[in-house]
Amino acid sequence: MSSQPQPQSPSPRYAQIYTLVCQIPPGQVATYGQIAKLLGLPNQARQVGYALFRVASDSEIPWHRVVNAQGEISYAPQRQGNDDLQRWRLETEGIVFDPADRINLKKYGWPGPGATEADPLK
DNA sequence: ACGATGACGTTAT
DNA sequence: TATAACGCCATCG
Repeated sequence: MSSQPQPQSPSPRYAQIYTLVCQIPPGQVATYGQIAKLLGLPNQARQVGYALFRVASDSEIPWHRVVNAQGEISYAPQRQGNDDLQRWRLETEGIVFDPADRINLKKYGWPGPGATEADPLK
């Protein structure tokens, strides 16, 4: 965080979002609303997704670890080719998808249910 | 400056 | 549990 990602975003506000997303540990996922809330934006979950949407193609940010409150992969009609990529990446991190293509936020949610690395099933 | 859009969320049916 | 409609607010044209 010492250095600003400074992709091409005019608003420093986005920098916070990028930084926060980078703080998500592997094997876990966060929701847009959660990130927004942590940034002090209670109902701006949309803008969070928008911020990631703009930076995803130009940054190394683990945007794939961000999903919606339903635990589903949110994808834009524009990036429909990337949705598969995101799912593939998450599976690689050890995240399991439900038959309905959903993630169990109860288990993979960030900062995690056990937070302290409970991982009892391991 | 104004109007329309949108990686979402929540509540209601 | 799934589907539908409304709300919030920054960014884009």
